Amino acid sequence: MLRVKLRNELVEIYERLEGHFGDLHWWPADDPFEVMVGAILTQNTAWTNVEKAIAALREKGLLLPDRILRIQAEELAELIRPSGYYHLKTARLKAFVRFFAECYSGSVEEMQKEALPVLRDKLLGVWGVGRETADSILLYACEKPVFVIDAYTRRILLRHQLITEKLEYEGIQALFMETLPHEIPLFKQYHALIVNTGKNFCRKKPNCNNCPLDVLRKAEQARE
DNA sequence: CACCAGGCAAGTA
DNA sequence: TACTTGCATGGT
Repeated sequence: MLRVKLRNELVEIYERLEGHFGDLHWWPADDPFEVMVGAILTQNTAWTNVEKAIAALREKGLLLPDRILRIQAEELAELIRPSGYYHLKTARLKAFVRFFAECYSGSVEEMQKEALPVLRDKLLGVWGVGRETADSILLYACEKPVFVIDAYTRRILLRHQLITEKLEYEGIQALFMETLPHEIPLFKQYHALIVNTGKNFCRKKPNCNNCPLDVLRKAEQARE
């Protein structure tokens, strides 16, 4: 049972960010496979670093399942080095693509035929794929209605005291999914808005009263 | 120089 | 279950 106030807050946050930033057209990638690769490479890493790695892979024509499977680990590691944790991510990329090739013949269309809960469980079963990575792949590569939670989502809700420290991934996800209509473009855009502005929210718990949402609210009031 | 970034899995108690 | 730690580059 969700408090009405909390639901209103979540909608209000969306409208405020949406009104200011407009449509962000996310995820930044040319095709679904690139989304999957990016989802793994961006784990705890700044996207600017991931871009360098993706560019290096694209340069060599490696943004294809077969190419990732066949390339030597050492060579792949060198190419994705800018994205950090590069030995670890080399193993994770290969593990994921092996799964993608074996279960779905490297076809996103095949993957999409799977029911959402089943596919989510299978993704979580792949070594190196956790909840955020799985949900990012589900939403942005497979067009499934799942809300993606990340560090910024948590930070924003904590900052505005809409959740407490102990509420974690599935709990936070449920807040959004029980509040919002399950529309894929909405889920994509809301998460995009959060990531777009998330780093500007202070990480201190006390009210700074100067975070992006506060600034936007003040601007709205001044306009009246 | 310290701190941070679109996590995750393995180890410990 | 609840915490801690390793993994690493590039930007501020």
